[in-house]
Amino acid sequence: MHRSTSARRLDHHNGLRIRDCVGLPPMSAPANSSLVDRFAPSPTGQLHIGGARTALYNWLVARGSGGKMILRIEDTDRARSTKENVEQILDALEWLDIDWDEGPISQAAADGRHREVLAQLLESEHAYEFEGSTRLKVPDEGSTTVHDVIRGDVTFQHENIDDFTIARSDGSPLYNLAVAVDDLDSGVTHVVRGEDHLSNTPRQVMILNALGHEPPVYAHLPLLHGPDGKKLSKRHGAASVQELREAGYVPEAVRNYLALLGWGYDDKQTLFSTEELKELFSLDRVSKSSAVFDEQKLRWMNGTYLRELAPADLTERLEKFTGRDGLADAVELCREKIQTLADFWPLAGFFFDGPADDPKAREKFLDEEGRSRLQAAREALATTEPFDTPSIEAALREVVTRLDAKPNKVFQPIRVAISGTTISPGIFESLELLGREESLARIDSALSTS
RNA sequence: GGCCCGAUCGUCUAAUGGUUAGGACGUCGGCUUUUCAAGCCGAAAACCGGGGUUCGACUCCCCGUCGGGCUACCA
Repeated sequence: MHRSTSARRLDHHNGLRIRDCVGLPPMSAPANSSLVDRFAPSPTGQLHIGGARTALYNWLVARGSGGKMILRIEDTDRARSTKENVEQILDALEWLDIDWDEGPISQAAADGRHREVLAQLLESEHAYEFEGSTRLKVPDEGSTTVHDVIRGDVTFQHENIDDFTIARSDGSPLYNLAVAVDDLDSGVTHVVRGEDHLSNTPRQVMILNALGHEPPVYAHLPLLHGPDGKKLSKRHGAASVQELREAGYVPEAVRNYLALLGWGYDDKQTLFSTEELKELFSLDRVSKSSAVFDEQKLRWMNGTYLRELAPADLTERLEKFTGRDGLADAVELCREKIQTLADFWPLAGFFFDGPADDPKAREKFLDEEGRSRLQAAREALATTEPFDTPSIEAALREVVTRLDAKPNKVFQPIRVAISGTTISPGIFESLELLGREESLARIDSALSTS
């Protein structure tokens, strides 16, 4: 029902010159149109950053190989699987511009099929009933090996695995059974998921074997941690895709950053367009060890993407983010200064909402001395013609020379008068954008109230 | 506790037996400069420890240490 459409809208804005440093021909993944992978989140709320990375890796593997990706919602736990929670996942994927070829499939909807397989397992005596529940028989001896493209072969001795429960006493199928059956029925060839699932994998392999099928290829991704080394969670700041969006990050930067959290290409490239990622990403280069989510680096990366956006595109995103319009001119003045969309308004809000209220700034720069310079600047600005950046700069620099002052002794009082704070875009450009009338009004106001 | 995975600068990573152990973020210093950024230049910063194997180990093996995951009739 909810079929994702072509997800490339944002890519043609991506004019990053990030290919410059690539010297070697890409080792693109071999075309493998028969590859099928899947992203199978359980709907527990907002999409976690770790989940987003898993989705991204699956997507890159599928898109880079000509294969397909299935989106399956693991909703057999009805209590958690609310419609809202499912929407959260879809919403996050859409924002990230990650699409899929099949689904979203409801795991719960396959309940009948799961029960059918359950009966089959009972019939073939691979499973048996125990206190009402159903368990899979695990041999006392021997072992099951999971073939993992990231970790190599991982072998589990059967003596360490008890006969495990595959269905509740009410007959409802449990996770390991449902997953194994769904992957099998969907023709999944590659299971790419978090390392926290590794211990479950031999169980799923045993179910598949009991059904007479070969298991898919596995790839267990290293987990994501917070700066304190603990599993990433809310208390580390932004932990979900939605929070990243609200913090002002753009999807192409998030994709680039997430791709690098647990994967590296070579010793020189850090910035990858999504097209490059599709082409270059490969599971065998995924790191084995857990990675720490570092928002500082994301901020830097986001800033580089923001500066590469076409002005009109940046403006559009900022207008959507702030809910305001008519931002184009202010965006032009701020584009070099912001790292996230959220950085914009604190820097440019004064153009639209009047000066901010920063008593300390006024105290420091609008003292008696500051006001006398401001008065001199005011007089120069009153007759500057035309009232544009070059003329304003010439006029104010003349004031600086005449007063024999340091430039910022003249400029800072003006800045505080018009913006209310000590930080703003270029002062000449800001005055021009504000216009003579508004500029003089704010300066007069500062002169009279200080 | 048991089973399993992992270990290179603070962080993300490169290196697949022979490198002055490379890059990026961050940090520090400088340049630029009207504030803040951005940009440019430069610096400091790592192979967890111990045994092997080898002419030679970050790379291979073993042990230890540390970190992490799993250990439900959750997913």
